[in-house]
Amino acid sequence: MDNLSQNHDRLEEVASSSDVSPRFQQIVDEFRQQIADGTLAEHASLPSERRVAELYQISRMTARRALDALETEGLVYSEDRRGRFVSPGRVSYDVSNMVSFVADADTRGVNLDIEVVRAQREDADASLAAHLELDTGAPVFAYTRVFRDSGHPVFIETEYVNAHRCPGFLEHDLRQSTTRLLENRYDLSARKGDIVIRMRAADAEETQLLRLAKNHSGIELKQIIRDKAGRAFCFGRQFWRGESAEFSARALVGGVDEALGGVGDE
Amino acid sequence: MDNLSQNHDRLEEVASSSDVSPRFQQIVDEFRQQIADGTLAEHASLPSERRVAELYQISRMTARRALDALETEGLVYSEDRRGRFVSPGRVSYDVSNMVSFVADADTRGVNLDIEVVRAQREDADASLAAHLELDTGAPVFAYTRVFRDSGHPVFIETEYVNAHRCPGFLEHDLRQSTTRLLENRYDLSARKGDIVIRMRAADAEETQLLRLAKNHSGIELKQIIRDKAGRAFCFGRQFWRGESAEFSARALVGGVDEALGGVGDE
DNA sequence: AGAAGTAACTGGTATATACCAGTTACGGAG
DNA sequence: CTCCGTAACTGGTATATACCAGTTACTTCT
Repeated sequence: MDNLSQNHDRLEEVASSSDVSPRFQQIVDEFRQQIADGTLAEHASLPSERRVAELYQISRMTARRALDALETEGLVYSEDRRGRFVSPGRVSYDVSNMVSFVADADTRGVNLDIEVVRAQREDADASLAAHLELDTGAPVFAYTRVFRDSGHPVFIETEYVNAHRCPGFLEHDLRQSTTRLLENRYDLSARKGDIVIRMRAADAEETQLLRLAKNHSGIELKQIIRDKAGRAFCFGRQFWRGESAEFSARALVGGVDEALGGVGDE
Repeated sequence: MDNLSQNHDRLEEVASSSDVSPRFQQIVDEFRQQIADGTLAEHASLPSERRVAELYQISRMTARRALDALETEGLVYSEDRRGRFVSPGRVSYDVSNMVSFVADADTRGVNLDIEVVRAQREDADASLAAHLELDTGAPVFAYTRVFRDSGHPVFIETEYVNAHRCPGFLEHDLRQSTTRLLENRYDLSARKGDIVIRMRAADAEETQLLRLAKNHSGIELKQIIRDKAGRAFCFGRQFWRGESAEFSARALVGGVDEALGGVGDE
């Protein structure tokens, strides 16, 4: 009874000052500010849901809404039953310049570690076969890797290479630049790439490996890599934590191919 | 008392079958399926929160969680106090090929309408001046436009053009391709572009104009447009509904500039 | 027929509560 | 000193409830 009337009072108080933003939004704003000005540094832990509720005199569910919002914005990441932490800054990826991401990261001093999640021989399905310009059912090597920066997951990548053109590929250590590997061991040097970037929700595996919250979105980047002759030899699909990356590109009138005078295919 | 014990029973039931996914997730999956197979067509309305709760015998808050998740995924959009609807498919944007987006949309038969939200003369701040290779405080024309496909908002764009190079620019009708306008009236033809793509949360204006949910994320695309001589004359910032677009690009070893033999600047 | 008013919607905000399942820190037993 | 168990955390799921503020559709009055 006492709780109920207190509740009532608070609701009316909010209603009377109707032009202010919702309570949970104010808390989002406060944390956003603290993250922006460095009061909360990268990977610093945020107070728990119950603690936030206590601090701001709100219910736990409202505190949760505020913290969830910060997570949706990408300012914060959570680890299940461990707490919430400030997301680190973005890494930049130049999609127009076909350099090995791994090699480039080394140059920039990014502490990149790679975990091989899966590596196996597969038969290409219709879609993959089309991308790699093979017949459906043709053998490919498929491998999935998680890329982390100082332990923090950044993106997950699955690549498919034409098995006929790189025999024994999976016997190499895949915790390195496959661009280099393909070039040095199989004389397959990347020359051109077709890339598609889109935002979408993570699937179950991506959610787990990138330690994302349920139903979270990120950026998918698909690319087909071609050699000098314009033949596709590798198809890759990356899924990035949305807040962790930015992609730069160069545009030309008429497109890249036309500007080059039709060096490649298509 | 009766409610409480019923509640108790249900919780234990869930706990006993601990390997199943959460109830709200099951409902997300059901709707996702219905959207994928076309049972729910584009722009079709979903049942209300209270209706979903009733249908699936869950509380309204749980129903809300499921529907919110669908919205975060981009499968569904909501209009405040009107209902939730199935999001339309993506439009594709080739960032490597510097064609007018408006002209390209016309070709593809997209029913694009443009609303001019704001158009004014401004003094360039330090950041903008750097992008346009001007002095801080130099005059620019700034205009913001919302692009809609058959009434549904797709992205919002703010462009800044060097005022000295296009006098009287704002007196033209901006509900058309500005690429064409700059080319035909001011002899400023785009030749090269530097582009950055990233995922981020929408700000207040973007949220309102794109009819997004609070704290929703989308894709930001910034580009600097240069003429034949490599001089920047336009800076643009677009914010796309994440689920509404995909961006394609072409990559080359050594990057676009080097492949061209250093035609442009930098 | 048209305007005005209202009742039945819709989603948005907020609280209070309960229990589940992993994680972490601390203290005692060996 | 290490090992192990427990207690005190953490976030995750779910319910029930209340009120607010726009939208929509129907009904009634002019």
